[in-house]
Amino acid sequence: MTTAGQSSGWILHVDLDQFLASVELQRHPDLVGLPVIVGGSGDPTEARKVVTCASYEARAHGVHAGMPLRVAARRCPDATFLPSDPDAYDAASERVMTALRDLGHPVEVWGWDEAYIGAGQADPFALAQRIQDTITTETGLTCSVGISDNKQRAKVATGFGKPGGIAALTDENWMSTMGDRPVDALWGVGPKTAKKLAAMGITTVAELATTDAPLLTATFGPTTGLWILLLAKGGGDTTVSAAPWIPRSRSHVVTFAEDLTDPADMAAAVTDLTQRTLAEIVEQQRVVSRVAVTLRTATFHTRTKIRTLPAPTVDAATVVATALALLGDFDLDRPVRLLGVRLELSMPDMATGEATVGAGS
DNA sequence: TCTGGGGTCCTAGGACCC
DNA sequence: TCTGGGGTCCTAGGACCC
Repeated sequence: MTTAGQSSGWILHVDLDQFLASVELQRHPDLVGLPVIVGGSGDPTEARKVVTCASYEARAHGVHAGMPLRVAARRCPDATFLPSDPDAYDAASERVMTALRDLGHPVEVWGWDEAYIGAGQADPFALAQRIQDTITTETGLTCSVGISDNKQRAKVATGFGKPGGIAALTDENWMSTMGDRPVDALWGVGPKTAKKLAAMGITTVAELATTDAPLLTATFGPTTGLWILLLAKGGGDTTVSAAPWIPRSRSHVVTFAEDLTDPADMAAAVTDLTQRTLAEIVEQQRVVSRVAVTLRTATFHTRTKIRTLPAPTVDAATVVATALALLGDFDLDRPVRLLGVRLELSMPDMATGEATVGAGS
């Protein structure tokens, strides 16, 4: 059950509109109202780079996040392409979250551009309006707000408010609004689950909501089966925790502009990825417990190998050697498109606040 | 003009121990 | 010589999200 967090009353989901593009427009006011595409180094001819965020004007041309920059340039040749600037987005996000916290309600940050607010018994529409006013006043950005009594339903509600609006989904209007929609309109049901459900004859939210639980648990397992049934009924996670998130892992991947064929180049890349990632987690005073290496071939065959360290450590020689050993477990005789390193972190001991570093003494 | 990067959580199955 | 289960740890892979 929940220990930190509030579990009754209204939950508001706040989603910044076209966040990265909006931050860029603040620095380039001459581009307001024009198609803007953020991604890669800002060069639309760059191979193997994709759109991170497109302004609404660019979206009107069919451009969306995840699309290769070269495709975006073809669909929207008049767009302005800008390089991604994570530091600027971090700073803007921090200003937004600070403004939200100043409203006096618990704020659970959910990535750069989203947050949940535990509203308790406060008037949710008045609070939503106040959130929008505050964010605009304090940061110049706009947001949409979804209102419900759990996170998943509030998140779905936000979709009905975009851009810049407020929408609510409750027991009163849930099934009339969502019942006829496809199951993947639920936050947490993706294409794979939708396909499995379709094979069972279940395509809409209403159909899923009236499916017998044993049928779902038999196919999806006890946890997932009951979870998607709950989602279809409009349920979800009812807690909002203001406690800082403790990351479980940190990773970096690199897609090479041209495939690697020389194992020495692969080893160099893995070494670099590992050292960079380790430096970041050491800076955050965290400790590595497991090391994972991911390899994607030119044919997009993707596999991960993972190893638990004998004891949690921040020793670079140990971590790099482990990553290289994992790389060596792959057949390296095919061209490699992507390499990645993920470091899984020891969770701090809540009782002492200290990281677990194995058998001490 | 083939298909980015950074995350979290769940499940299955084998090894091993009691 | 054959036979039990329970519990935990580990790796691999799947699915989903922004």
